[in-house]
Amino acid sequence: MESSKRRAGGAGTKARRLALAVDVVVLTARDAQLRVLLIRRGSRHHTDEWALPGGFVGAEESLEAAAERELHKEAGLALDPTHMEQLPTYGAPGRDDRADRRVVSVAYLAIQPDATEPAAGTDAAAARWDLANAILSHSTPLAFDHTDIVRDAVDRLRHELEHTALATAFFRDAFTEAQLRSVYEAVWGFGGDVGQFGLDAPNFHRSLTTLSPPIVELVPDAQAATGGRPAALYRQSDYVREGGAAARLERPIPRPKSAAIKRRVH
Amino acid sequence: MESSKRRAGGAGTKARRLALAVDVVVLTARDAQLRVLLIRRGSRHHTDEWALPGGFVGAEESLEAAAERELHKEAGLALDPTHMEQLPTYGAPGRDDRADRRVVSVAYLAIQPDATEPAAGTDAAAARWDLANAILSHSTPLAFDHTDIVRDAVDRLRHELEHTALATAFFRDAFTEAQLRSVYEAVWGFGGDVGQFGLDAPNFHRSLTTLSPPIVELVPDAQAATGGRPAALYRQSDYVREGGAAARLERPIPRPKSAAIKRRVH
DNA sequence: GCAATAGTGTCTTTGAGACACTATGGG
DNA sequence: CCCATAGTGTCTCAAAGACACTATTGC
Repeated sequence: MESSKRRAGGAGTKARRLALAVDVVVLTARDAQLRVLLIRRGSRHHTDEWALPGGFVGAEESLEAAAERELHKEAGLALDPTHMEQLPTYGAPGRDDRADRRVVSVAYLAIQPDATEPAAGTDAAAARWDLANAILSHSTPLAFDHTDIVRDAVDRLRHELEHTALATAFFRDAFTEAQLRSVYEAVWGFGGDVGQFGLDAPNFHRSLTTLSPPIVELVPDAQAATGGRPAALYRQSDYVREGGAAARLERPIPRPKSAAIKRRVH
Repeated sequence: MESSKRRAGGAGTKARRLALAVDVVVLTARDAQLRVLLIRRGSRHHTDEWALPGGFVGAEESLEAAAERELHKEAGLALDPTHMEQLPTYGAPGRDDRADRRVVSVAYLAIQPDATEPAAGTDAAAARWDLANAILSHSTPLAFDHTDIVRDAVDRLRHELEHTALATAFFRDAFTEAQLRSVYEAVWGFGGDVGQFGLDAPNFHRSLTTLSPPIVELVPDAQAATGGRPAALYRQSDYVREGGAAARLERPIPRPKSAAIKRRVH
C-alpha cells in the first residue's frame, strides 16, 4: 500500500517514541498549471531539502488545527485555503529516519485560490510554488515519503474534480467559464513540458449547465474582459456553499481518457 | 468534518499523552445483508458497550500490522480478510474520554469473505456480526465515535463497488453471477427491514461482460446448482489479482439511483 | 408437463464527443 | 473591416434501462 523501507537495527536499538504529525499538500492553479507549496527545511532533519509544510500535533489540538497552524508558521500568513480535507495517514515504521521518534503523519489536502508568492516563516529557509508535474516526475525530489503524499493528493483531486464541485474552490470570488475549465485542464491534463491541452469548450459548457444540482450560478449583470467577446461571470452556487464543495454530484463531470484530450492548436 | 464534542476542562487538567490506535471495520455479506463485526468491550473504558475491534499501535509496528493483530486478538483466528485498506483518521480531541490519554485512531476497512461465527478473544467479552443498517440507523449504538466510522466505511465501500473490482473480495474462491449481484444489492440497497431489492439481472450481466478490463473470468467446465438452471461460475480475473481489487475501472458499474432499484416481486 | 433460476436479444432514451456555426467585444 | 474569444445548435455513437424472450435444470 505504501513504500516500506524498514529501519535497520531491531531489538537492540534504543526505543523510539511514537509521534503524530500532519503534512499539508497545498495546491493552487497558476499559469494553467497545478502547483504545490513546498518549503525548504530549516530544522534538524533533512535540512535544506524540499518538503511539504507540516509538524507535530499538540496534545489537545485537533488535526485540522495543527495543519493550519503549521501552514501559517512555515509559509506565512498569506495562506488562507478555501478548502481542506484529510488524506491518508502515512505510518510505515521506516518512513522517518530519526533515532528518537517514529513519526506517523496524517496528510491534508488544501486548495489555495490566489497563488501569491509565499513568505518563508520560522522553521523554513524558503517557500515556493512548484509544478506538481515536476514533483510527480521526480524532477524535484522531496524529503521523506512526501513525493508519495503529493501523488496521492493529486490522484484524489483528479477524482474529486469528476465527482464533486471541488474545482470551484480554486476561486475565492467570481470566475469565468474559461477559468474554471482551465482548472480542470491543469488538474487532469498532462500538459507540463509537452504543451497545453484543452477540453472541448462547448461540451464543457453543456456539462456545467445541465448538472443537477448546479455547481455554479451566474453573477447577474457582470462581465469579464478577455480580449475577445466578454465572458459571463459565475460563482459557486448556493447549493455548493451549503452542502460543501466535496459533496458528491449525481452525474460526474465527464473526464476524457487521455487520448481524447485534444491538443490546443495555436 | 467530524463530530467534535470538546472535552471539558482545559488548561487546569493534568496533561494527557497522545496515543495512536487503529480501529477496524470488518464487513461481510451474509443472507444478502451487509454486516459489520462488533466486539463487546471487556477493557477498562466503555465496558460492555459494542464497539469496533481495535487497539493501540506498537512503537515499531506498521499500522496495517496493528490492525491485523487486534483483529485476531479480539475476534479469533478465523478472521482472514481478503482485502484491507485505510480509512480516515479520527482525531478530534474529545472523541475518547479517558483522563490519561488522548486517542487518535486510524480506521481500516476489511472485507471478510466467509462470515463464520466469530469467537471472542482476549480483551473482548463477545463478538458478533451485526447488520450495517442497524448501526447506521442507530438501532445498535456503538462506543466512542464508532458509528461515524462505520458510516464512512460503508460510504467508501459503496463508492468502490462502482469504480473498482472490490466486490470480488467478498468471495475467496468461485462465485456465480447471482451471488456477485447479491453483494452489490446488499451494499447499495436499502433493503434491511423493508424487504429485498434487486438490480436488473440482464443489464448487470451486460455491464459485467462488457467491462474492459474485465473484473471476473469464467471458471471453465464448472457449474453451480441453484434450484433452476445451473449457473456458470466466475472468479476474480487475472487482471484484478495483479492490479489489486482497488484499482480504478475505466467505466463504472452502473449504480441505480435509489428510485430505479426495483422491488423484487415474489 | 410446471416451477425456478440462468441467460440473450432488442428497443428506447440519455448523454458524451465532434464540430459547424453564430455572437460580441477590441483593434 | 479583421481578430479573438464566448457561446449555440446539431449530428453521431455508445451505453444505460426496460423488458420480452429463450435455455436448462429439478420435480
